[in-house]
Amino acid sequence: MTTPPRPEGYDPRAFEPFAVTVDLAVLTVRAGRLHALLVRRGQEPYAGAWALPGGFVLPHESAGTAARRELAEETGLSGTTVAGLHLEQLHTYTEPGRDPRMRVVSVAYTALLPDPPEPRGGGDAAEARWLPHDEVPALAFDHDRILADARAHVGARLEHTCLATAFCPPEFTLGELRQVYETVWGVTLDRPNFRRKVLTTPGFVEPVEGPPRRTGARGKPAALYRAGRATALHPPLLRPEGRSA
Amino acid sequence: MTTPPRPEGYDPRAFEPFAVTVDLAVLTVRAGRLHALLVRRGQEPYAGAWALPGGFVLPHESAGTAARRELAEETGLSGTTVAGLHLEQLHTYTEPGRDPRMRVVSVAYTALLPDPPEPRGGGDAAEARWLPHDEVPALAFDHDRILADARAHVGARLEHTCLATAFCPPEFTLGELRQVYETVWGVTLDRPNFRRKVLTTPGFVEPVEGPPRRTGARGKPAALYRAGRATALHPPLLRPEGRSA
DNA sequence: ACCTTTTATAGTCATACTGACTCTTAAAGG
DNA sequence: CCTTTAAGAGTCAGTATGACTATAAAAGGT
Repeated sequence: MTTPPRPEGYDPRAFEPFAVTVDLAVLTVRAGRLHALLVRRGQEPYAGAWALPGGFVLPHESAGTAARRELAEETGLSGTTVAGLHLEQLHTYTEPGRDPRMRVVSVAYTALLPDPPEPRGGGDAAEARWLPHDEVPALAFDHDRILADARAHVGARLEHTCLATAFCPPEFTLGELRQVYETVWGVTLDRPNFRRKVLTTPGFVEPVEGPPRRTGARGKPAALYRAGRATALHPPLLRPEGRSA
Repeated sequence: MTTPPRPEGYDPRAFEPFAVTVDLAVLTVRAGRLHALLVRRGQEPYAGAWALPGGFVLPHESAGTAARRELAEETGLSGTTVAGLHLEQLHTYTEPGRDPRMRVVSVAYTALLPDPPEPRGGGDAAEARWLPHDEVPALAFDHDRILADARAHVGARLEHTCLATAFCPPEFTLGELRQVYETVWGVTLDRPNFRRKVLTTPGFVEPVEGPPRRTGARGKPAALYRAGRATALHPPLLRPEGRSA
């Protein structure tokens, strides 16, 4: 916060109160397609419409804490699982009128999950589901824009960070990792070149000892890797053709 | 905003109200040093301490609008000048207890100015000044952290965007542009290589016709350029040695 | 007028990184 | 045993960059 001292009076109660909420753009890669976690609203306004999960920030918690709490409630993931997830503050949406009922400021977060279970629907009565990103209908409030911003943000972050591993299970193949990039960016990458880039970046992934996973899939079985200690990519892994941020 | 429908009751007034403010990390390059715009607080808490300029978001305005309004008030720049400035939302700070008086959520912005006039002190009684970034004392609230985040953010943005021109006047030399990078990153760059990179990036800068500026400075007079139409840098201009975001 | 200092601008060269390829290996399925 | 599929190894050329050298054009002092 803060205000420069303001002779006319520093009295927050003189202002109409603001509500503060968090909205979550929770993304996952499932079957080679980008999916977003959405909930169906049960109340006006936008009753029956899909929306991003989210909720009020409680008086004693930070927005980040609220985001993790809401995420756990919506997905049914355990608290310890949610505690380890990568959550990133995206943007704060403050337009007056974005909620017809009152003045609401929303702090949006992105979260990335490896292919997760169907959400339990949370404690809320409303339906919660993963929807393929390109089949998402018009959402309530300004959530279309938030989801679009989240996708752009994640796409840009993939270029400069090791974030892609957050979409993968603890042990994964380079093919799975490559599919994360291909799915989020909507492109196809050259397999050998991708492999070379990932393996020559120190700390991006580290090999897992032991036999490859038996999948019953067609070709030569792929070696397993887990995420390394690096968080940034130098030099970056730029998308082809691509404009970035 | 939004909340999933919540049987226990959707009544924002049931919660303690939040105040919403904006804080501004306004940076400039002056005499080869990075400076930040700071104001001195006149009231408790932190009376007499330096803080970032900022203030309440009014009921009818967005946070971005509030940030521009506060910036105009603090710097004395004209409304049209401020309207053209590059303002970027940085992060939103929501920790309970960050303001001892009440629950305050603050949306922080970064703004970049070409070497500006001394601030007028604004409508507020408090003193306002540019302080060299490395001489900034401990600030009120969590403003130390905000300013540090702002500097890190701007440094990272310089690598991937044409943002550096926002620190320069409408017409500038490549030496001035290079000094922006050197100042923000705290490094020295090879002059010919910097020149090559900037000039071969389409749309970064465009030459200004006419004679060079007569400065009375020592060496060969430098050609003038203005900002081009590009906003992103491909490939990026990575800082030497450098870890980035 | 001359020489020195300073900064802009032009070029060179080796290396790193990337994109586009080809080729081999190891599995599954008929 | 042959085909299909995907992993993994390797080649080659073009681009971008870092390090460096050389020239040009100004100011200041002697």
